[in-house]
Amino acid sequence: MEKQEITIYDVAREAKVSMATVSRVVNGNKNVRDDTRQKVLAVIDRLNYQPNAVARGLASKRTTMIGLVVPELNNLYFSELSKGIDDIATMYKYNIIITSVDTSVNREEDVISALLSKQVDGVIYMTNELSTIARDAFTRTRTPVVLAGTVDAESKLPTVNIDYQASITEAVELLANNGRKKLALVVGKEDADINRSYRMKAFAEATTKLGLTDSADLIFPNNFGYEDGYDLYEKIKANNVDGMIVTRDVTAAGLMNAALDAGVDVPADLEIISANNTIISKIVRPSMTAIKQPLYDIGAVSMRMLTKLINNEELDEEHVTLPYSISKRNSTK
Amino acid sequence: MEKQEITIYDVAREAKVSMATVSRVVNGNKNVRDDTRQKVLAVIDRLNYQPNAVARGLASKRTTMIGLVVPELNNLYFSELSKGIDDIATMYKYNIIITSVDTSVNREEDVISALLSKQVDGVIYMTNELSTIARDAFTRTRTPVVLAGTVDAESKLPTVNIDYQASITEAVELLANNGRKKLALVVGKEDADINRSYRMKAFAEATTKLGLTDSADLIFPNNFGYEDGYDLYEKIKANNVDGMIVTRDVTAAGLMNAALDAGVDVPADLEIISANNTIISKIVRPSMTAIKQPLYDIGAVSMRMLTKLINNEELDEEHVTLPYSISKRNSTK
DNA sequence: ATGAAAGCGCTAACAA
DNA sequence: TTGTTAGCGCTTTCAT
Repeated sequence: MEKQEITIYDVAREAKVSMATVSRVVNGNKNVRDDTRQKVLAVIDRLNYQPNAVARGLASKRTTMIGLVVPELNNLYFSELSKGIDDIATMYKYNIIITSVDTSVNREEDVISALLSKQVDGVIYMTNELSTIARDAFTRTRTPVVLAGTVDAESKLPTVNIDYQASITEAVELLANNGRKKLALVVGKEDADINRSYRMKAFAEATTKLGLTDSADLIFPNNFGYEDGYDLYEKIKANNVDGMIVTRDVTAAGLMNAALDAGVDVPADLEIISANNTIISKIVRPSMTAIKQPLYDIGAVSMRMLTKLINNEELDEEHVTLPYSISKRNSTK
Repeated sequence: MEKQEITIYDVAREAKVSMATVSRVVNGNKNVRDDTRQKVLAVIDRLNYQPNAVARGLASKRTTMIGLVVPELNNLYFSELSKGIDDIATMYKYNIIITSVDTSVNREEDVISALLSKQVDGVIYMTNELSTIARDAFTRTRTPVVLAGTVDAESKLPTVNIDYQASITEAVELLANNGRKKLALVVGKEDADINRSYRMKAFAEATTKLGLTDSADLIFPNNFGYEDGYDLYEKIKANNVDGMIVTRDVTAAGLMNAALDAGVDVPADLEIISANNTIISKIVRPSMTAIKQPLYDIGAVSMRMLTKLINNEELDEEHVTLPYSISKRNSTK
């Protein structure tokens, strides 16, 4: 099963130089006479030589690979984040090993240690509030880690986020200003919803502060997909809710469609705000008001931070908070 | 920057055995006495030893990593495929290096050679009709390659697909049976739309065969996102189209919303079929009739095939064609 | 069943 | 500027 035919040794022989010189040429080292460089380059080209990144990784202790941990693959929220990471990673010539922790097949612990054993140069973790397992693993390793869209009060890891609490507070205020009296917060599963507890806390506080005391407890957890949202509407209706904030866009779409199917007028009788502004918010009718997170930027900034950490450069800020906004569309007045 | 503290050598010393024995234990080799195994395992546990996958890869020529090439990251179509791949890969303990070729930043050639230089054990390619560059690279390498959702008439690479031509033909017939007279096909960019030319061919043939000769040329290319679809509606209207097939779901949603905003009755005046049945087809109102591809299965089967190729096992079929269906919803009669 | 030793293909001192 | 020579941490014959 030899995959590697041509090695640095072959090139050296053919070009009548040492391996070291070939290595220098390949790595762009300046200390090579120009005609030597040309000669080596010609041989490399002729033999179609490709350096073996594994051998290189072993010798140099740098793999030019970074690990990316996401909760789900088929979710536009993480896709958008990933795209930001990918673009910057490409710019810096890093490859991305992506691992999801959404299947019961893989335990988070195994996933992380597999990543670390592969000697990735860094890890970007964007799987919700940091689990104990992950926190322990990241504390133990010397591999740099950045948390993207993931708050963790207990660890010192660098983070890139928006102000989740403020965004929920603002959404609550928006609904209250529109005269809504009975609000609800619909969130996802504990292990698959970014910063769920921060949002829940903000919701309870903001509603209480605004005197909507019977809203403070109206938090519906464990809603995942479109169907979950659709089915949940029964309960929303039973509670006479007239305004809600839904963390996941597909769930929000399910709730809205259920309401529409039940003959409810959105936004006249029920206002909805999604906490994730993916394309879905724009596509649905009525289009949905949503908290617009700079997902791409969160990814890009995280990756940029990681490159600095990898190169032992100083970080301007350990914890970056990016601005969010609320895109007002037609599911609110 | 030492990342690896504990090596196999440390374990060997502490357990008073040779490296070879530790290696055997780690790799589950049978030729180890049971008490030796226990002893080694205890030390491994105590020292928290993690084998260095890079060193292992260099020595064994297997990296337990596979490469995945996709055109875009933030597209539910590929997300769903990726999920199928990921689940099977996890099962077989492979990690996935994912690379997109959607940015102008990265040339396909570089992306592929970066992947191969990383000594991945195999590659799954799902970027549309195989480019010349990719075909050449894959012909040259010994690394196994599987094409997922990608037809290529010229190469001998294993593939997993649905019958794209038949699916379009069936969609055309559905619209024709509903009495539609002027059909259109809306496709994406050449390099970002799976098997575009097969679909175009099938569309032209099917419409001609059904006597809808002025539909045969009504193919609108280069439509990418939601806005593209929305803006394209002008032309659709100008051509008096009364039924259309749109390869990308977001584009279909854009077209439909534009039609609705223009006061058109969907499906009474205009019927729409999406060629990608992602969650978006279900969410939009009216919900959209869509060609339902077994995306998850295409991914899973591809990955399973790849594991066989990696292990030099016989393939049952070189070219797998999975069944599709048309999910009838409310954008057709 | 266990150990010794030779690589895997490359980088990085250190010499020259 | 170039070459020599140790490794990097592991797997894998080949002995024993």
